[in-house]
Amino acid sequence: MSTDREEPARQRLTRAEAKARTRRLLLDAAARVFARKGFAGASVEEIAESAGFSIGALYSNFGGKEALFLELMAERGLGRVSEAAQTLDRHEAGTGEAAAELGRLLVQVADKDTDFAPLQAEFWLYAVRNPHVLDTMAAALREPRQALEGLIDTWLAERGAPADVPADAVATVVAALFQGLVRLRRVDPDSVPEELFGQALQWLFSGIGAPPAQARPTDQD
Amino acid sequence: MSTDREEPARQRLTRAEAKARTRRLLLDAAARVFARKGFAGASVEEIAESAGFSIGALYSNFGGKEALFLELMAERGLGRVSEAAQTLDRHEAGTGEAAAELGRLLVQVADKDTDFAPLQAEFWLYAVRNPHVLDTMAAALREPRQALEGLIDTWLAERGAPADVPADAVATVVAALFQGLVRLRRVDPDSVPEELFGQALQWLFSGIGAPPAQARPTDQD
DNA sequence: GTCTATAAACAGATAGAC
DNA sequence: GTCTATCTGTTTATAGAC
Repeated sequence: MSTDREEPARQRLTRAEAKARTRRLLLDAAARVFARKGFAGASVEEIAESAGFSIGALYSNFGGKEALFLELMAERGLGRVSEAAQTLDRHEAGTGEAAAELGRLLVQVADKDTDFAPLQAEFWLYAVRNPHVLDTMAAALREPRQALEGLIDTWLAERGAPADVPADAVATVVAALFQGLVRLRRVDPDSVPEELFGQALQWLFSGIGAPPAQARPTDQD
Repeated sequence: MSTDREEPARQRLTRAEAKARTRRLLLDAAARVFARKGFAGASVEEIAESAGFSIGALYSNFGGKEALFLELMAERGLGRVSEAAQTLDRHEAGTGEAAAELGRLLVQVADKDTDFAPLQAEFWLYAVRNPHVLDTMAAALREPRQALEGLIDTWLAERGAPADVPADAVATVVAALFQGLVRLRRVDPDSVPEELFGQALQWLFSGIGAPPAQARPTDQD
């Protein structure tokens, strides 16, 4: 009998697993190609070939180019904010160690994983151009940012910052700064040295802890 | 003789001026369409029609789609950094007024001129994907950033910051922060209130002026 | 200088073989 | 489940009329 209808796993790979593997390879290839050519500039043929499959396989696993892109976006659209949060969590605030670690994260995202930032930019552009997706992205972004916010809360308390400092605002500033630095570093590495992110955070948190250096204790109202 | 070969300006519009006008209209239309559809997603037909011309007019004025895009990039790729610098220049540092003005700039760029940020993102993506253009962009970016740097220098001196604070690093941080906030605001306006940019700058400059709130006077070495 | 018509290449998506 | 072949619409770019 050449039919092997109950073999638990001949070498590896059940039918469902094979399909899952194909999907995974296609998604990874899509991430590469979308990052390098952009959403509109990428062709399904190039994606399929880059994954080692044909166009047909792509269409049998995804609704089409747009569906593939959206699934990718849902999978890794969070922008690696959680990673940054973990990094921050692992070290004491304002330590040289934390700054060094932050610098490594910047280098990793800006220099090593060269597809990351362009892909995120594509996600952002797609969202901005498709209001429905924009809402989804806003919602998805809130979750990791709140994690960051929690960390910053602790951090601020440690530093004895005034209780009325809004941690969510600080979290937003930190996230925006990181994204901005990554992009600038891609264009002009010399202008964004490794230590700049950590340095900037030290400035920021010092400034939050202490009122303006030049007179004026309260600025509210 | 029906030839009017020396008429200074019949109503308006010499030949050269008419062509210049066409170029201008095409460039403006291109900015709109590239911002809304992306470089690859935009078609020369849509650009031409959006400007009120035909495809032929476009090709008679520009080498093609890419040449048009590059000319646009050279024209307005500086990213409005100079505007920010002027805004900062017009007011005292750390004033409520300056903060308010900065907020207005953020709103203007993020909410009002809705094509601006996406177009800049397209420029950045194109540069990242075309190394030759990337160098050009890095060079173009250095100029306005140095203007910002000069301002910050003065600002720091006013606040009595330590002389060893590198103004170019601060300028980079300010630029990165602004870009990051604009992009975040497009996705989730509630997370980036109008005052946040000014607020963040106040924190930042306070922190630069004063050493870390929690012990440790020098962190160097 | 701008327009209309068209050429030539290429895209996304589908149908049927295996 | 994946591949090959193909259909259909669209794209950039050009040639020639006006």
